[in-house]
Amino acid sequence: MFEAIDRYVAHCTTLSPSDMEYFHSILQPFTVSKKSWLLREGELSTHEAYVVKGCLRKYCIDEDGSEIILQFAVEDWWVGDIAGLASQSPSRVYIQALEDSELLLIHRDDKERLFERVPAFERMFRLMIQRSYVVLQDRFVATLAAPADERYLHFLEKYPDIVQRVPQHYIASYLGITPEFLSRIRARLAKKV
Amino acid sequence: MFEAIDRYVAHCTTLSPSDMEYFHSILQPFTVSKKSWLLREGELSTHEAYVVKGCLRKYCIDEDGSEIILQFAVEDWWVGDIAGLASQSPSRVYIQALEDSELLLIHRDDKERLFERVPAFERMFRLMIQRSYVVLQDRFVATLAAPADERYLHFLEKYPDIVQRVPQHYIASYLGITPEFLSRIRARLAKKV
DNA sequence: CGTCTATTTGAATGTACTCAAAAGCGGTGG
DNA sequence: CCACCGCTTTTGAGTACATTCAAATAGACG
Repeated sequence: MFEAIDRYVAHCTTLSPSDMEYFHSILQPFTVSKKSWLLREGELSTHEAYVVKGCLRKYCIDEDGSEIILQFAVEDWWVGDIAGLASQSPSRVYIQALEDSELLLIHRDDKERLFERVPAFERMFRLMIQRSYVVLQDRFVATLAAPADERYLHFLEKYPDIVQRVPQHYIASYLGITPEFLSRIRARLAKKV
Repeated sequence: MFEAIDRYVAHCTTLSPSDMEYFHSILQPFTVSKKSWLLREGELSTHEAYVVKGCLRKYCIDEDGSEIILQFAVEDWWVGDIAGLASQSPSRVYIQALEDSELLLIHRDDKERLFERVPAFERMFRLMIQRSYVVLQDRFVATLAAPADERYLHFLEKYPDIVQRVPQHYIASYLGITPEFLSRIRARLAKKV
């Protein structure tokens, strides 16, 4: 159950056995079945989730009703509504399982206590969000600077595993284009090869 | 010199006088004059900067040579190349003063030592980057979902001060559009009123 | 006052979108 | 096991938002 997350933690820090035990004690194993939601817009978010197995998507819905995928989360990723958790305000995002998934949840309050007891975890979560920030910034720049076909090719390179697991229209949404247009891009690329 | 940053810190935590003194001791006052760079692409970034007075922009240059503004930084903001600092790799961004500016620099290594001595600072910087992440995510969603004129109006609301201080084509770049198009948007809006 | 940069305006173009419909694919039940 | 249903992907035609290139105008600074 904890092998994967222990490896994740080990990348940042080395824990004493008792801290390790304490950490495990606040993690709540949780399963979500395909197509069901971990969080919906308007709900109060209380947990962050580490993905042990499976695949989820975090997305929001804009004014004219179309979905924008903010993140795919597969094994060894964290997913959560950072904005909502921080401000304790209703979520503006949905988190939905795209496959039957096994998670480890950590409650906001338990996390705070964990930070006090083991400051190394504050560091770990700082590094985690720092990485998320860098990924998001790269994606943002690419969305402004690169045409959709390049962004698609880049996605294929960076997340070949996700391409296999996720319906194509979700990838279109992640790239910021319509499913129709992604289909055309693929047709063009196929012709070139 | 330190009044503003002390207020910033006080929002997160309360420091003992000796910790406060230590914190001040690692801050390096620094001035940049208008149009000069604090950091350029390819350089190794070693410091983060707190803006005491002035205005800067962080931007990168994409493949076809056009600038993308990632952030404006005015009084009470932090600015730095988070990606480069974390990975100790050459910067892919530029940080340039748009006005003569007064900064307080903190060196990467001093920051690490500060975190060890006063864990509350690790928390402060975690919260800082968390806020940056939320801002960036909102901006990302808006760029995908909202047309340029709405994004401009939203920018006017959110950063009325910056609009006054910064040339218009930089705002266009921040919004992800060309200066010509922003000019047309403004012409349209002026007509409506 | 002249020069340099920023902004505006015009015309042509392109990337990506919308709406509509057809084709493909996968799961489920008879 | 195959037929059907729903969902995903593809294809087509027309359109819109935003870009590019070019030139004119306006502003700022020495």
